[in-house]
Amino acid sequence: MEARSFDLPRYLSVLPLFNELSALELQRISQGSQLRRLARGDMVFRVGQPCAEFHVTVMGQVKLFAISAAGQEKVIELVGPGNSFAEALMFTGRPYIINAQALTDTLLLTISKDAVLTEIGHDPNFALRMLAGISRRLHGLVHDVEAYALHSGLQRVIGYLLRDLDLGEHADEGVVVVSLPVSKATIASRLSLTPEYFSRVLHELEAAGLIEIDKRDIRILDSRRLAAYQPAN
Amino acid sequence: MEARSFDLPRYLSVLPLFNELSALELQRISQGSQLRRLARGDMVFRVGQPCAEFHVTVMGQVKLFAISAAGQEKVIELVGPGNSFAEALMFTGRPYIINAQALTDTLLLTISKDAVLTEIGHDPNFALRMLAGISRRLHGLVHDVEAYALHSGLQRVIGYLLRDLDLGEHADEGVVVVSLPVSKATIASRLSLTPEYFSRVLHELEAAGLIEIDKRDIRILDSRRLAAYQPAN
DNA sequence: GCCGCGGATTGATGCACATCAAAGGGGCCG
DNA sequence: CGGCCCCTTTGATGTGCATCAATCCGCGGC
Repeated sequence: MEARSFDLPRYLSVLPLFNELSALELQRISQGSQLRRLARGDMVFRVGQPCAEFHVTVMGQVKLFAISAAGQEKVIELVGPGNSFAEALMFTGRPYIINAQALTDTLLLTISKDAVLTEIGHDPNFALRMLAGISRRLHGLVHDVEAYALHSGLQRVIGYLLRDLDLGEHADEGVVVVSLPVSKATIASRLSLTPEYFSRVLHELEAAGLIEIDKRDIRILDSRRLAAYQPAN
Repeated sequence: MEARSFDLPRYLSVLPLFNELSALELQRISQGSQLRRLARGDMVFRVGQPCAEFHVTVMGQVKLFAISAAGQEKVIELVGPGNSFAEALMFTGRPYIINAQALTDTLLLTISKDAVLTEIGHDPNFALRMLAGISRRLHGLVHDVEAYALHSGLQRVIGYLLRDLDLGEHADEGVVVVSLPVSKATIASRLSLTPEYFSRVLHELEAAGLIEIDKRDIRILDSRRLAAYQPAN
């Protein structure tokens, strides 16, 4: 498991962003990439640092967060395996505006801005995939802003639990288990709640017979009823 | 002032996004563009409609907003002259996720997705400018999320009033006037406040001798002191 | 001049959530 | 097996902001 022995082009080719590139192109991108091992708690970057690359989480969890003048922290995004972050920073030419920190031991792929710019120059389709990726992120943020402004804390928790269930016509797959990827306090911050209130909401849902809480595993007993839930009084 | 007589290429060339294109390229883009006149209250697009273009406000004001199940409205962005919107939608291939409505009589430039895709295929630098534009928007949203989560309503109002003042070393330009581009209720929604509370905050700042309110003109008497303001108790 | 109307203000009250404080696990190390 | 630490839970209390309800103001129409 030596970092230097990793096959970078192979790693890259698995990512949606790069999966249509030729071997030669992957080779070129690899030149500008590096694999980094981070221990839990290590910072990936901090507000104000110059930005000349973007990152992909290969293994582990990374949190993107802001800190207020008073020292309070707000988690903006959690990034798990296979997902990239900080692409948008590259294209504005400005320093990082948020912080990124590894929440667990993490394997990170860091790809230089130069390699990306070169590839955009060679391949318009690559530029389009880059645009699509950043656009999706922007939509996610718009969705978050909507949720913060228009949904109650309880609704945001329910939305989080159901986020990747489709709730299609026949979503009666019985019980589904959602595993929280990080601590409850971190999820709470992601949802703009305090840990205390997040806990209370979760236990209210459990008391209502909608979920069961087992450490970081949340068993969703009836997703349909959960989606429609509103407190008794 | 007939719409059909407008010189589209000239209009386009004024925009940062297009200002380095050749006459031929401007001509091409113009083919896929149209100028639209909207009366106050007209919808530009609605949630769920397919998206095959993006838009530039030439004159007037457009609001981008979401609506909750309960009918409550949240203004996500206000778009004034010279600014574009909905570029990101184009690249995801999904329907509109928010609504856009003209707040005043508005002149709108609508540019087709096809024209943009063609131009990206021809000119990597155009793709880069597109990326930079979307990235800036994304940063704006990150900034908003930070503000909603970490700043009080009063701080958000102050932040809004000071948003385009630089507050550099010598920002003592005496009095500065900020003109609200739209109604106070709309600004309030943009800041995630009720009109009532927005009004109270504004009048608290006036009582503290920091600003003067004259209809939609807010005279900032001392920007430095305003930036540092916190309520007495 | 007066009416009507949309936007703004002002006051009284209520609630969703934060804050403060303390206690309860569970896992790991010695 | 015992102690410590981190995460979580639970309870009591506080508050920033929303809500509800008038009233007010400026402006255009007739």
